[in-house]
Amino acid sequence: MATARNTRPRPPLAPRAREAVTSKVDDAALVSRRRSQIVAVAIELFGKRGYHGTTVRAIAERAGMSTGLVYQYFGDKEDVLFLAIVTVLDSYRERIPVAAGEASDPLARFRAAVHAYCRVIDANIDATVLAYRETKSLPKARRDAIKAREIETNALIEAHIRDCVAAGIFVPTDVELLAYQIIMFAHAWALKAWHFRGTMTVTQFADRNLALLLHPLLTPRGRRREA
Amino acid sequence: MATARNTRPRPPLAPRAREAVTSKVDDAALVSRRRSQIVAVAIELFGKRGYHGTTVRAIAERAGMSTGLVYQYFGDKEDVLFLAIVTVLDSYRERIPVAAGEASDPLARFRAAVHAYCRVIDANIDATVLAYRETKSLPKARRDAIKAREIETNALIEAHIRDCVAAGIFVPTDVELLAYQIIMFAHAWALKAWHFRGTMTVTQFADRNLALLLHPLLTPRGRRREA
Amino acid sequence: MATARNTRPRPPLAPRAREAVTSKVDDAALVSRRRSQIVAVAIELFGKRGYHGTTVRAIAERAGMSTGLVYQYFGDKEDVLFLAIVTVLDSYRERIPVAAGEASDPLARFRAAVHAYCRVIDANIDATVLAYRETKSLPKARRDAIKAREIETNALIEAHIRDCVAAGIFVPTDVELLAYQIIMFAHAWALKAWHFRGTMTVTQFADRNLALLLHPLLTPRGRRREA
Amino acid sequence: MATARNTRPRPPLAPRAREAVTSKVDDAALVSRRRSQIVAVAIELFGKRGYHGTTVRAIAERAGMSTGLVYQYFGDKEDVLFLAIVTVLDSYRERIPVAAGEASDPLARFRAAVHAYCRVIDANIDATVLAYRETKSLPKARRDAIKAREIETNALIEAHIRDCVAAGIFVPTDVELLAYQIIMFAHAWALKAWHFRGTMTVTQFADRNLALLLHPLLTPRGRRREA
DNA sequence: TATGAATGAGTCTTCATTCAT
DNA sequence: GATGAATGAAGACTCATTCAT
Repeated sequence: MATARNTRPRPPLAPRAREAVTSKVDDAALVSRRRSQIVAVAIELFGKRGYHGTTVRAIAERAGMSTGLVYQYFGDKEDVLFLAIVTVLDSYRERIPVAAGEASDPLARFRAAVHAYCRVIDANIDATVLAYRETKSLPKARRDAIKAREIETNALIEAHIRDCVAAGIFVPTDVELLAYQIIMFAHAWALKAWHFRGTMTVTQFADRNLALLLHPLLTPRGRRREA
Repeated sequence: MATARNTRPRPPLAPRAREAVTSKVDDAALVSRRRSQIVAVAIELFGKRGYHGTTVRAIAERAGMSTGLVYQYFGDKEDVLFLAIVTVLDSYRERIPVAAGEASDPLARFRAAVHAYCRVIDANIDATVLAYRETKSLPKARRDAIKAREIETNALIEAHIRDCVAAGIFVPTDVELLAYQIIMFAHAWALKAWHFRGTMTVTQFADRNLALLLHPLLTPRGRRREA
Repeated sequence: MATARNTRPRPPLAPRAREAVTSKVDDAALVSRRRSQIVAVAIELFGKRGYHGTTVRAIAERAGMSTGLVYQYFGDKEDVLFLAIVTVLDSYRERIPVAAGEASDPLARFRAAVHAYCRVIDANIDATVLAYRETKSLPKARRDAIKAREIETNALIEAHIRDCVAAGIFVPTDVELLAYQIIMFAHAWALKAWHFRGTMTVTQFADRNLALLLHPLLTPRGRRREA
Repeated sequence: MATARNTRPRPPLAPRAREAVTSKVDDAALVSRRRSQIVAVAIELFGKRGYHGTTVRAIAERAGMSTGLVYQYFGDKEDVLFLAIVTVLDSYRERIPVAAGEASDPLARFRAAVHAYCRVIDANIDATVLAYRETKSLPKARRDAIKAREIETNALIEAHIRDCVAAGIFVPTDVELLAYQIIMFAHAWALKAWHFRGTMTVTQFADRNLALLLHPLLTPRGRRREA
């Protein structure tokens, strides 16, 4: 079973997905540069005003190019959305291992990974919300490609949990759901930013949420009643 | 402090918000009937195709009326979205107390409330996703009205947690965040339906998630390391 | 030749025109009452917001009746416009002879008629502008009916001028154009209200304009040059 | 005081107003060309069918372009109306000095100016009526911009009158009102075209109207009665 | 007679996309 | 490769008019 220890950074983007977006330009380096330029702006604008609230014209203008040029590198507006979401998700997946790698024991690595995840989300709140808002605007094939990326990221968290279980730090547990609980509270930092921002920092947020999961909630009496 | 025990059903909707949507028709009963008709269709179509992917004409057609009639009962398309989201959120808030009211002790009521919440969401997956997707399409004042409703629903869960603490069933805990963890995993059932549906039932989902929160995760050795 | 002295009040409205507007109601008295009600409101609203800027709904509301009722007394919205304009023009034609009738000599009667005309216009500025703005919205037959009324009013002024000429007070002159000059400056009081209102009263306006027409403009030297 | 002699052609249009209409296209020459194209059609159609009776589609079609293109050069339909009216008024203001400039003495220049004004109006009857009909459809700020243009044109006529007074050709008189009488009879040629066209030419019309103003109307006896 | 809810044709306007330069 | 003017399909919204009650 692949553990977090074995999880090393992968090529930035699974080729299948990138290739699904076609370009009229051949020069690969140029394609890459232009797309990055466009996608960066798109993430910002889609995040702020939504997919439908953002015009291709606005993206091109902000990127300092003509509208027509966008269509040299993307088949249509939806392609831009797809690559924008994929780029966001990939940036998450890439930064978690880096942060976790620095710690020494499984629990510390687990905590580092969760904190890293929360911090990436904090730095990209609009982008995170974007993925939630607009993924459904995409056709099934592309939604699936996005789900695949989500699963990859989840697997990183799951691996850390398994490592902790294997190390005897966690009792055997519902790994998949626990990973989802962690991911969901991390996302909550973005989805409910209006509620949390201002009341605490991301670090505090991550700590308090982890505390809830790691420490027993039931009193001895409560445990009896459970049974 | 208002506890769950004191929480009784409230008038279905704070008047301020509903009244913010103006109608050209006077007959209150008719307004109510027509709006329900329209909102029901809107929730379905917005949920399925998104706000921008749904035309007013499509709503009217599916509701068996003319386009013009929609505008007799709503100022504009955005009004329909607002009432649709509000209606969804209100249906959540209303059903929780009913389900919880039937149980006898605080822990059972807490569990009942969480299960009820998950079940409402399960019955309205598209609608739940809708609230996440499209709230940002609304102007600030209306987003605030929606947040206010979310907070009211959260308060119901929080009250049950507090009752459990007061009854000595839960150790004193981070009530607000715990409530959010519960709400987020419940929402995850809708937001990540593609992942969970088919692998288990809502009831199992609720139980397994509750188990993660209620039972100790750390082993004695893990607890030592935490300190 | 018909002189102003012979000009007596006529039936309020030439029958041909009124009858052109059909009603679904038989009771003549009721038809008359309802139409007056509606036309009064229409003159006000059309005058203020223009024909296209005024909805039938707005007219009905202001008149304290249902939209449907308007259509019991008028074939369509254009009928209302037609009767509104006709009513305005008729009110002009009716009031001039009354005012002029009180004076004793031709010049005084002429002056009284012009002043009366200016005063009626002053009291109905919006309505006067309305006739200018919206007559062209009507089909030719109705425009002709309106022109006929205008000509009737012009004839009143012309008759007074002819009386003055006949009495040796005016030199033989271009009666028709003089009448038009008078009518146009009177209309200017309404058409250019933004310019004149506030700088003088209607009475002063009429007097100063009449002075321009009655007193020689050219100096003896100017007269030589003219020749 | 600026006299007619000093009145030289000005830049075709006060920049403030033209610039108030925004374009999505940058190329100034193209903007100017397209706008002229559109405005020319608009003056024709608005003049014939009225503002509300003319669709943007109809304008675009007649101008040989797509509907969307109109919106590249105008913010909305009202912008087109505004520029149409302004264009008409400016064409008046521009042609008067040219015509007047050719004559040698003040009285001849005055006559030439009035004749020129009448001729411009004759050549643009629909457009002249348009300004009367639709100015009220514009918001106050724009109505004010239009009034300012009217005043500028009036000033041209007034200057000629003052020159005649200064030259001892006219007795000191009510310059402002006299200018308005001239302008109003000139406009009458358009507003009452149904009445005048066919009975005389514009030149005759101008001459006969001027005669009324320049020659004494009252007989000696009439003058005594006036006193 | 009177009501006013319902209709739906018609308009303005936006914007993704293309293509001549 | 890059530009941005031009296209035109599509959608929100209005409002004169009808008709069942």
